[in-house]
Amino acid sequence: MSGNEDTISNLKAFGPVAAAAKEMADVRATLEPGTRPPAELKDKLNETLKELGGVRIAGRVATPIRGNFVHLTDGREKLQIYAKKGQFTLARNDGGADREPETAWEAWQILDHGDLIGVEGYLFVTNTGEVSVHVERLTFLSKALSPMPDKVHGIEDAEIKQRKRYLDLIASSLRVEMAGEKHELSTRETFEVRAKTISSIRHFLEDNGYIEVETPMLTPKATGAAAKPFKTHHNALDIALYARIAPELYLKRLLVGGFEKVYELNRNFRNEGISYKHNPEFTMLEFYCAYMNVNGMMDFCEKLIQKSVMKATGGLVVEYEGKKINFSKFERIAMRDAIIRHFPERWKLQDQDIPQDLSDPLRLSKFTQYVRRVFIAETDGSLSQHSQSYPLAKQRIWEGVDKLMQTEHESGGEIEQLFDIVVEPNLIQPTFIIDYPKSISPLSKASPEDPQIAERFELFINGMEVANGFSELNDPREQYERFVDQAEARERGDDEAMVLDEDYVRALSYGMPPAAGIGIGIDRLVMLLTNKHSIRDVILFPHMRPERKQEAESTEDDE
RNA sequence: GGUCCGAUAGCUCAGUCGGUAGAGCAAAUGGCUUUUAACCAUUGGGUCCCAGGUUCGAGUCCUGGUCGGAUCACCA
Repeated sequence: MSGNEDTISNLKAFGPVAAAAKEMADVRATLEPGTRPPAELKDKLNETLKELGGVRIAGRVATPIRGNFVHLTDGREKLQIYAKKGQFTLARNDGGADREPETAWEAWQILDHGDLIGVEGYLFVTNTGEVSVHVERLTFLSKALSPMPDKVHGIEDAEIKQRKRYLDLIASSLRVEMAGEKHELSTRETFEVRAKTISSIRHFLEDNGYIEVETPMLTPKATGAAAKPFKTHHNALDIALYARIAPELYLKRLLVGGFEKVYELNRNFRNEGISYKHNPEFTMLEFYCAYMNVNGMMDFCEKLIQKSVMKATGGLVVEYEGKKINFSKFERIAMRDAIIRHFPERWKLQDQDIPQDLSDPLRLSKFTQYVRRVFIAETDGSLSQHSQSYPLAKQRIWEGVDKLMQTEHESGGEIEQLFDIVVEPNLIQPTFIIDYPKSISPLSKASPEDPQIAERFELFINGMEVANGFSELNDPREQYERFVDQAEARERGDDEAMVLDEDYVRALSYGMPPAAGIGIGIDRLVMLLTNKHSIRDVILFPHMRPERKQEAESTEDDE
């Protein structure tokens, strides 16, 4: 074996082979079920295939051995092979002369569903019109001791699919589709869409002059985002290290150093909950462009995502959970306007629930908690107890939210909470939310028109945050002050407030060009493109609780 | 962490009122040998997730636990 054998997929895609298969398929489509294609066509195609000469392929036996015919799979595509008693030999493992056809036939008969074999032979079309390989030489490659999964149902148990991804992939390659069945992406195809999405993003960035870099995964400070890190220890240096929660501050150091367009597409780690949209490690694209602002970044982000959607799915409209998501136009709306738009008038609040003084953190917090209760009550159907209250006009909400926006420091978090409750689940079509409160955007430049607003946006699709970008704050003194604010928030018990990075501030003091940057959650984007409802379906080996029995045994053994 | 749902053969699943553990696929043996998921016959295959309890008797009822899924809270 040289590694240069044809793969089944390549062989099937090879011009003359694909053409023959298509010609036969076209004719077969016109036939009554059960009838065979005309022999003249078969003979004609066989002439063509004969001229191609010998083929040499390998793969997994995709169906139980029954008779002379069996399908091989390379994980993506299947190809039928035909072995006739007396017409093929068996290769020996020691490289000696082939075994007799009699022995080869015995070997053929004891092959199992799932075994890996190689065959040499020639292509032909069967009487029923399927392009196949007539085997002249069989090589036994590897044994499958464990039985193969059900060829009709595959593996249905999500836990087994995720824990034994290899088995899930095998199942998806062996699966036989029933006639008339609606085609859903197989596991293999899902990860091919993922790969296409990522490679199209890399191409797009590189075509636009971006250079890919790799910054530290293990960092002395977990900063650049609001999240809890994984902590580890470096023995030789005797220091704590943290798995990075974001590469942002490193990438911006590179802006300082003169990389004007730079990106990193790699893993981030966050020591937080696991859910259908959260995995402890996830893939994030971050890129930065000097001399660009937030608006330019939104334009570019829209094009980038459209391009990758196009490459991965072939269109701009994607069906997700029965909804059509249209990527051809991304709406832009300010956070406060979104809150007003999505705050339905039927949700009534009592006057006493509206704090008069919204700069008082305690009252603010009560206000948002009240709103939360009302919204939760709405979703679980117990709203009636709230519904006879005084009406609160949109104007009143506006005033409340506007006051929130005007209030320094603490209020940003409250507005965001309000936004999360009221707006986020409703953002199904791609929507840029703009004009974020400055206090929750410590790395973002403030708007020249309104000092309380950050030049920041987040992109939401199907109620999920997919991207987060802004005009980068490049004033070292202001950055230092924002870090200090975060440190104060930390003192007050907000353990997700951002950690001060002195060296980053020092880097800024050398002058960072005005720039825009963005982070795009690749896993979530892939979920949307593959119609998967769990992040674990788009990550090959998602994190799961250890299997209890194995854990008990292995920890005993390891100690 | 809260709530709801689930776990039966290698895989997909039935299992009635608490009364001998079932089917299809897969596997083994034989037949067939140009078939299109499933040809014919025969055979083997079970810690019914775990531990208690109720009962003459538990896959089934009760309690606790494990694992998973959905959902809520935190996070991207």
